[in-house]
Amino acid sequence: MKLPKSFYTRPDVVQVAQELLGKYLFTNINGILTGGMIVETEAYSGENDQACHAHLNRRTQRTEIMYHEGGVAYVYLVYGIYHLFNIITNRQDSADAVLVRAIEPQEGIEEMLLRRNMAIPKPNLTAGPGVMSVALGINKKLYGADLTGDTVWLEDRGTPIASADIATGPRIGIDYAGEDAQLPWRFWLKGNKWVSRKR
DNA sequence: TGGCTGATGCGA
DNA sequence: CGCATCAGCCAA
Repeated sequence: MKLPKSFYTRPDVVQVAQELLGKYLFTNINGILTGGMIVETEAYSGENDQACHAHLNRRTQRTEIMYHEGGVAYVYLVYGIYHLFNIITNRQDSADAVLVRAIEPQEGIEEMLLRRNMAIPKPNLTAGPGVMSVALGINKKLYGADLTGDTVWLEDRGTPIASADIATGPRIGIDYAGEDAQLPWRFWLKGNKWVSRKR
């Protein structure tokens, strides 16, 4: 079942980030279906989060979509190379987002291997936000895409995730965020080999 | 096995 | 100028 808009418009981005574990992320790029189960996420909490692009209500052409009502995609380029895929949550004018960092491949594995220039599936096929986007064909064309649409969307396939299966830790690559760098807002499935880092 | 570094676009 | 990254290199 495709996740409805009401899943994304809820106010607690940390809770949504945890609940996204075990959900499925799919893209249909030029008729080619790829996707898999989300195994790693990070929560970014709007204007009050020093790690968030919308910290202090920063509003630019890039961050504008973060202020949209939940249920759309925020895609941006980092290090001049990788497109990172984020899910916008909460109500309009709140700039909360969840970064999806890794999936366990499920659909279209052959196509993902082609896009990644790999011969056989290994965990680094989709472990890490940059390479995951390569595998799924995600780029800035998906900036602002409706997550209840037919190009990029999420599904609940009934995979049960107990809170005991979820590990937490500080978010990766945000040392500049002061005390917020220590917030335990990275979530991953314990023991899952498709997660980007053990700790 | 682990640390360093180059590649590279763009927001501030 | 430095970044919500990754892979390839080299030393051990």
